[in-house]
Amino acid sequence: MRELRLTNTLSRTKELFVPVSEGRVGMYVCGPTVYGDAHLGHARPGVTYDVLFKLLTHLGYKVRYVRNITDVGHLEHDADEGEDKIAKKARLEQLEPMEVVQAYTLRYHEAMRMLNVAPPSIEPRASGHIIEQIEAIKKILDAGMAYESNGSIYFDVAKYNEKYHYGILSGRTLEDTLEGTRSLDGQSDKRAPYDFALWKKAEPQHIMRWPSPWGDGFPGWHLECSVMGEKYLGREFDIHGGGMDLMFPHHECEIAQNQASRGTRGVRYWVHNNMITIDGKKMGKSLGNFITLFDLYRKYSPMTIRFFILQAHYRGTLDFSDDALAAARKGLKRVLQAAKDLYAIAGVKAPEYSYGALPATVAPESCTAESKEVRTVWENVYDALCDDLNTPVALAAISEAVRLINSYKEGSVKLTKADIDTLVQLFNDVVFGVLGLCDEESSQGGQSKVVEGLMQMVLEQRAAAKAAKDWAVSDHIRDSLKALGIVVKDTKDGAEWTME
RNA sequence: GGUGCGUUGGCCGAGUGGUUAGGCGCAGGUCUGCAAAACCUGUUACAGCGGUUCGAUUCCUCUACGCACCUCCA
Repeated sequence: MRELRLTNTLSRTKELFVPVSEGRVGMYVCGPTVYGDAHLGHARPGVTYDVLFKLLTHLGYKVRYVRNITDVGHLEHDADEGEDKIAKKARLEQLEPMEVVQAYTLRYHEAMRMLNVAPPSIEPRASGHIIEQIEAIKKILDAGMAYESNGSIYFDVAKYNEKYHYGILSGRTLEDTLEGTRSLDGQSDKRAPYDFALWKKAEPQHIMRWPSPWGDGFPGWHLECSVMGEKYLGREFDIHGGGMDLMFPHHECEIAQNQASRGTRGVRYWVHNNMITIDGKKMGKSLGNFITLFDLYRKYSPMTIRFFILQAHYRGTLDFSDDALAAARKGLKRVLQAAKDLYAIAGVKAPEYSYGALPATVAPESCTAESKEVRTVWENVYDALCDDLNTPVALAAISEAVRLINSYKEGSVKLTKADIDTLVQLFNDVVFGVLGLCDEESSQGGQSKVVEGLMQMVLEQRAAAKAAKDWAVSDHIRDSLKALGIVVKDTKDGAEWTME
């Protein structure tokens, strides 16, 4: 099996990936809080961890990928004082909170499906794990690292920090976390500002409530991920992913909860994707500068957005702009056209697009191509992907493959059957598999028979006009089709057409 | 104020102590009735000042600017 390196936020270095149990990977990723439509920012972790999931699978690991849905406990403004995001949306729309949850969960699934993000192996909901969360709180209380205050339970960070390091992930000390924090307003039930809620007492008007040993209430936001991670992946699992903005306090709290409740940090490799920015500023709910995926899909296809995300490394910020998206659209088109040509040259069928499909489970150990250039491309692609998921470098190598295919097509490069076979495999396994690109046009069930027949007829007429050197007619046909969004290209083997 | 990150050519965006990232755009060429596509060529950059080095965009100091987290945010 190929070696994979991942940047572990804990060490801030690239580490060789070694799973807890050989051949298997447990991966947990923080999913969305479903109180609104997913925006472009949500596409980043969606695509990033989809690629990681698919790469691990392709390398031969059996992967269990857990991505949660947060449907309770995520409060506004302040982790422990604001209104529950779901409850607020429900109040505003006069809906039962679970109606909000259901509606936006389905819409999230649709937004991800369009990006060809495969569904996770398990998608647990916070509200479905109240019992487990209560049990975890009991353990933390037993360990003496939490306290009850006015019907709520808080994590005792200072107590925890005596024995462990609170701030190990985000690289700060307990003192650091005090800097710049708001002063206690005296109303808080917390002993210290950095303490966080494990369980919150529900006020009488609060709809989302569950019974507990401490009275009716609801779980704190950070707890769900600790609990569901353990339930489905075990006391200690391999990879935990999420956005960099979740590093502190969310993931820091998770580590503390894990340590206090089960005696281990719980996670070996912490992986964090960076943010998408607009004009250099983070796209997010608070700034209100986000654009929802469904809105974006009206202008740019989901695959364009996927390609755009893949063109940057996941650890860096990625700036959104019309120019950048337009460039991604053209770059993607070039790759997909080459893919079509490649499959035609090889005389094999292009892989059928199917949502949730994973790449071949075992990556080829060595390259069987004969051409040095093809071998280099092949090596570069796998080296890049296994070097901390370097998709931009992998795409650069793919771009070289595209050049080879095009050059072969026009006869300026020679490739053997072994070379072609290697390229086909590379496109199957990596371009369409791991990177998860797909040809949206041809995946829409292809063109109808009627359109195919009509186009054939029209192009025959045009060919006849061309043969008679009647350029007026042939250009008129081409221009008319162009106006309809159909682009005709003359090649030495006759005319080709594509729908824009 | 604390912590951390960044500053690359017209745009997006990789990477490296000395050799082409890649995409998009632009210019020229080949091909073509024309166009499109494709191919070839060109467009050669690494914020500033010092330092280390035979040599730094790449390591170190400082400066400027920007960003993120420290409230919820993927």
